[in-house]
Order: sequence, then C-alpha cells, then structure tokens
Amino acid sequence: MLNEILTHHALEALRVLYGQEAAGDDLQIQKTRKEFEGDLTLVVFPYTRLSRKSPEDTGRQMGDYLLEHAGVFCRYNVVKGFLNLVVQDSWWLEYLEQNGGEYRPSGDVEPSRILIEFSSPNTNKPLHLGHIRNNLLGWSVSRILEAAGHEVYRVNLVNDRGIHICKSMLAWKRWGQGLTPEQCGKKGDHLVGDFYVLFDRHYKEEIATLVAEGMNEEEAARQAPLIQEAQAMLKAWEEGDEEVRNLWQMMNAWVYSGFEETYKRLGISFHKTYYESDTYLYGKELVGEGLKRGLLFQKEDGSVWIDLTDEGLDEKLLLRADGTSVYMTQDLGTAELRYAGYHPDRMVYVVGNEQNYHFDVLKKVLKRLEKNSATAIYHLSYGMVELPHGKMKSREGTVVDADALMDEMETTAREMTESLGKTAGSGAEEAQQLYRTVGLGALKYFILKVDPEKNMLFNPVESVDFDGNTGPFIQYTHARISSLMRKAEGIRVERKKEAVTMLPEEREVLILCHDADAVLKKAAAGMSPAHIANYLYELARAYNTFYQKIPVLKEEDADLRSFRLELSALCGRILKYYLDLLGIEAPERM
RNA sequence: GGUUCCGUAGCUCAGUGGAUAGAGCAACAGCCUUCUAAGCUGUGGGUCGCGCGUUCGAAUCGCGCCGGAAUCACCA
Repeated sequence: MLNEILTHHALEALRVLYGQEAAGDDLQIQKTRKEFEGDLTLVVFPYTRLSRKSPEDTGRQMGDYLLEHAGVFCRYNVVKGFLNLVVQDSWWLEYLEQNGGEYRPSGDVEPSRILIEFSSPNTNKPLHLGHIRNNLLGWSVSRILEAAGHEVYRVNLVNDRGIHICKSMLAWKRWGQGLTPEQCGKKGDHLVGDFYVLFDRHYKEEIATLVAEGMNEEEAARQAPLIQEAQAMLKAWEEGDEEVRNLWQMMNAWVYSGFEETYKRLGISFHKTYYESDTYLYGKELVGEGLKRGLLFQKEDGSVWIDLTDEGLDEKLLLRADGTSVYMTQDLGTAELRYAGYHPDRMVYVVGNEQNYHFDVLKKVLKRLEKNSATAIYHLSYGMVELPHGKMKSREGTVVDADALMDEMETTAREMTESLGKTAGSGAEEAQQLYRTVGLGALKYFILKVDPEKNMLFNPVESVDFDGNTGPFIQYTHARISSLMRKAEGIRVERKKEAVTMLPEEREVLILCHDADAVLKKAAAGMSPAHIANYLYELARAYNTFYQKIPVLKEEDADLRSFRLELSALCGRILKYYLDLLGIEAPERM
C-alpha cells in the first residue's frame, strides 16, 4: 500500500518538477537500511538525468515534494542518491486499526485456475527424504497460490503398475509365507518395501552365479530367472490374470494405508488421486492419432518415434515395437486427461530437476501434437536432497526413511522441551501434540527455507536445529505473543492516537508486517516457499528484539500499552497465517 | 561431448542492478527477583570460483574459463 502511494506521488513529482514522464516499474523502492533513519527509500540516481542536478539535490527536491503532497511522510533525509522517507506515526496507527481483525492478504492478482501435481509415489517402497521435499514443496506452493487468490487443485498420480511393482509382488509370493502387515505389526508400505529389497538381493545373487558360470554381466541381468519371472508377471497383469490382479490389489492396498498415515502425519492432502493403472492406456490413443496425422513416424520394427532434432533435441521413442507404452506415453495421456477434466490455466508438476529433460520433451511433443495442454504445463523443478556421504541410494541402504525421520524429529523435540523444563502444567496428550508440532515445524522449515531450485544438504545428525533461523524459533515467537494476549485479556483500553510516539524497534516490526502482502505476491509468482520462510524469520527476529527491549503489559501509559498490544497481535496473526502457508502449525504455548 | 542448474564466512543458507554483502550454526563475552532465555546484545570471521566487458553503480546482467551436480535409456 505504501509502495503504491509512493510510486504515484514520485511519478507526479517527476512530472511537476522536471516535466518528465516515467513508468512505475522504473521506480526503485526499497526498505530503508537500518543504519539510516527512514521506513522507505527511493533510489534517485536514475532521475539525475531528468533533473540535470546532483543526486543530492534531486533527492531533496523530490523529498520536499513528497512531504508536501503525499500526505504520509513526516521527514526525509538524503544520503548520496538515496532518499530515505519517514512515514508519519499517525499513518501507522491508522494502518494498525485497519488490520485489527483476522489477517487477510490483499490478493490483488488476476485469479487463475491451477492444477498442481505432487508426491506421485511408486507403490513398491515407503516414502523417503526426497519425497518429503517434494510433498512439502507441493503442499506449500499450493497453499501460497490459494492465498494469493488462485483456484487451486492438488492432485496425486500414483505409479501403481510396472515391473518394479511386480518385483515386490514376486518376492512376497516366493518368500513371504503369507505375511501381512497386521501379523507383523509393520506399516504396509514398509513391508512391501522389504520385499522389494529382498527381490533385489536374490536377483543380484542370481546374476553373480550366472557371471561365475561365464556369462557376461549384461546378458546375466536379462537372463536371470527372477527377472524373467517378474516380466512374465507383468505380462499376466496386463492380460488381466486374476491371481496376479488379486495379489496386486492386496499389496497395493497395504501400501495405500501406509501412505495415508504418512500423508496425514505430514499434514498434506489431495483433491484427487489418479492411478496410473487407470490412465496409462490413454497415451497410446494420442500416439496413434499423431501417427495417423503424420506428425510422428514409425520405424521398421513398428516402434513409434517423434523427431525433435529441429528443436535441438533427439528422436524420442513414444511407443515400443511390441505396442507397450513408455514413461512419456503415459505422461502424454495424463496431461491431456487432466487438461480435459479441469481446463486449468496452468498445470504445475512438482518433480525433481533430474527430469528437466523429460518435461522439456513432454511440452514439445504435446505442442507438436497440437494439444492445448502444451502451453499450460509448468515444471516446478527442485534440487536433490544430498546426504553428507553423497546421494541417497535405496539399494545401498543410505535412504532416510520419511516415517523414521519424523519419529526422530519428535523425539528430539521432546528431549529439547524436557531439558528446557517446559513440560510442567500440560497433560501427556497435549505434550505429545507439542512435540509433534515442534519436531515437524523444525523439519518443514529446514527444507522449505532453501530456494527450491538448489540442491540442499541434509545431515541427519546435526541439520535440524531448534535455535536461530529455525521453525521452532518462529513458533516460539508466536507462542510468546499468544502468552501476552492471554494475559492482556480485559486490560485493553481505547487509545488516543496523538499520545503515541513510536520507537525504532516498533517501526521495524510495523514495516515488516506491512511487507507481508508483497512477500506473498513474490512467493506466488516465483512459486517459492523460501521467500515466505525467510520473511517469517525476519519478522520473528524483529519482534523478539522489540519484545526484549520494550515493555508491553508493563508499560504504565495506557495508550502506549494498547498500541504495543495491537502491534503484537497483528504480528502474531501474520506469523500464524504465513506459517500455515508452509504447512507449519503455530502453537499457543511452548 | 551437447543441454540445464549451481558456486557467497569453517559449516548450512539469504540477498539477483543500488548504500560499508547479511543471518543462523560453531567460537568467545555479556543479559533471567521484571510480559515465555527455544530469547536478546556484542566480538571475531569474506578475493561473492577466476578473468574480461556493459553501467553513474555489478555478488546480481553479458561473454570466456575453472570446479560441482543432473540429464542426454525400448527404467519410471
């Protein structure tokens, strides 16, 4: 709001003072640095050409004009080419009054309909740390887009069929002896994952045996009895073999109940879940249609390809010689199905950056097939989560399991809380809830504060802290404000505006609160929760500085006390609202 | 080799055309008889990978190098 006022009057100043027109986008407005007095700073270097005066003189002339006409500034100072403007106390008090109710972002964007796909797990193993980044990003981005005023649909595409699924099915059939999750007390996704690992172990042994008998490795990998049997199983599945289908349904059901638990714990949900087994055939129709129209071509063996060499890419396979589909075929199908179902302006795919090339190709193929979904697709690419020893490899046992990680976070939160002696006065259930909230808050914040595009390092032993720039720090600030509010019940009084003079620490909090809308806009435009996270930290820190230095309830002057309470309340509401955008809960006490 | 992304303090990360480049962690020194110390204040720590260019102004934009990651599968 301040930015708009300043922009409007600064342009006017340029017109009146120098007879020059400038565009609003050219104005450079920023928060005044702490070492100078002011709330907003206008960079006047660019206008020295228009004014034909020194930066200092230009700044002073514009400052005088703004003081007189904008009606919100009370002082200014010019340092080199920087015009630092001080907002009147009365304007801030007015602002506080207008934002006294529940916090709502301004949301002045062109609303659009957005479909966002994330999570997209395979049903052959439990979720791990990589999925956690995916899930948290997808969830948070969808919440940010909603808050910014868009219509958002969250969808999940479960990869529930394929050779990898058959591997765990086969292993269970062979060595499982009818074991169920109920019998062994294990989550279904973990149990199925165990058999997937078991398959791999036996498969490797078979290969080693064949190699020892003189076969080369590549051939052995193809000839091993286990893999052949798995392939036969996949074929039987595709032909609708009843026994295989039943086994498949039973084991997938185990996995889904396991996933359900993990999703619930992570606090995420979807509007719709697609299953690849339902949609994987549709892509073939698209390919067939494209072939008929001469947009694709067929090789001698009958496989279907697209030639993207004129776009700087290669020839890409779209259908195997035996008529079965590949990854790309399926994605073509789901893209079109979804587009037809929702008619979204944008279809966002939250998928790791290892698939940048795949999405590049996907867009180009759809474009070549003259499909509308081509322009709607947006790949929200994010970096890998690396461990101190390198990348996560499921086969080498270096994955960080999602459920185990959450357990660990809760345990750490409990130990931390107990060592701080903060458990007194709350029931066991309430305490458990707090450990969950704080532990997950730490994990979510740690992951979301990093720019999605960048790879990040996760050290299981020391990465997730509870001090400093962390989730618990922000949650703590919120709890602290909540405590103030509880104690303030009934002692609030009407205040007289003219009786309040603000201190720098108070102005700092106010200007950050005022910044909230702009931050949300930026986060929505860039689909980056990191902006929200870093903003939250700044706001919480500014509030803590204020809180530590300036009395609120203990202030004897009733007008000042009320003002500081209102300021605290607004800050608390914003912290809560923005934490929610990250999927983090804001506890009332901790 | 082609393409894409990344390189900022010992470590983890902000900052993406403006002022003397910022936080946290780790280290050190202070602050709880006072509204929640998961907090606050201070000290030390930098060739923003290297070079050239554009600009009144470059960590930020362009070009070239160096280093790292991903990808270029009839796996998904």
